[in-house]
Amino acid sequence: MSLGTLARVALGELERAVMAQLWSADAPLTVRDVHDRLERELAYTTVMTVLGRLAKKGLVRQERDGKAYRYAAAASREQMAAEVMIDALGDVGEDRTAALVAFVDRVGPAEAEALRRALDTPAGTPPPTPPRSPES
Amino acid sequence: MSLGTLARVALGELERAVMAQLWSADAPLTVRDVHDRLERELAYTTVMTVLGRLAKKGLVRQERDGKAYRYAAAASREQMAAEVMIDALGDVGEDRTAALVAFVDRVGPAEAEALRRALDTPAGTPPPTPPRSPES
DNA sequence: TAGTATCTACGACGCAAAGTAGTACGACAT
DNA sequence: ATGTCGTACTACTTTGCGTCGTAGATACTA
Repeated sequence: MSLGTLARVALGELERAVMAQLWSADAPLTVRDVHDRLERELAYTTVMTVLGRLAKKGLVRQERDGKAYRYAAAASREQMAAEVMIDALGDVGEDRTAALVAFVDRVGPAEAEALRRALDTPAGTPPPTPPRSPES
Repeated sequence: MSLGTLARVALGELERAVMAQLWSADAPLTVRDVHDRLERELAYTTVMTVLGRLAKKGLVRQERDGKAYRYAAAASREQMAAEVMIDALGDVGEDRTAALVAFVDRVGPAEAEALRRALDTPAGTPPPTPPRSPES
């Protein structure tokens, strides 16, 4: 079913640009914030529409702040990527092994190492990367 | 960039159903074959159109067989899944590690085992799964 | 108080992809 | 000649996304 999910998750150009802004920000942004940070010359309402659509898709959380809204990505970029990967894997019927072999085959050495480490790390261990505030 | 690629690769409902037929067949199929195997009541030409579009996208190979064409998936389901996974991983900027950790965290125990084995298997080793004809 | 600046809520338009199918036309067998 | 079968082309419809405009509520300000 994952490709179907993928289709639903597949974002357009602008939608991805907006997500990128939300991800690179360290706090929820207003429509204006996003609008100002985007390079392109867009109408304010365009950004608003996109943010609204992303919220409807559940990719973005909308929280009231006075008269305006603030928007934040619902999941980290890494989490979303992982989800897409899981979905793709789920698409393969029984033989996930073959898919994983093909995957590992194509992954670079650095990623292979990261994978090894991840596999040897008991689940729930906080990543030793930059200090993150507790994820959702 | 992968989400963009995904968007391009993201298939529609019918397109996926057709791919599923091609994958589950052990030999290239004609339009009529695919048409007959699909549950839904579709016009013959509908299936032909879809197959043509898939061929144009490079997901399906078209080979002449007398006056008709035979169609086969360009890549195995597993290869396509792996590609999608790689793409998703590529979308994450620097910190692929975090994505991989999240991925491994969500993957089941059987898949984790398969991953471990895949990582310990020198690249290029033929999968010990069902005997496959040499892939493209 | 009148005016201006902000926001959100909706509706709209154009374009491209995907679902669906009809028509035209060549090759073949009856 | 007349169906049958297959391809090539064209076309209509729905849906998603990029892009805005307008309307209406609020709030700040001269």
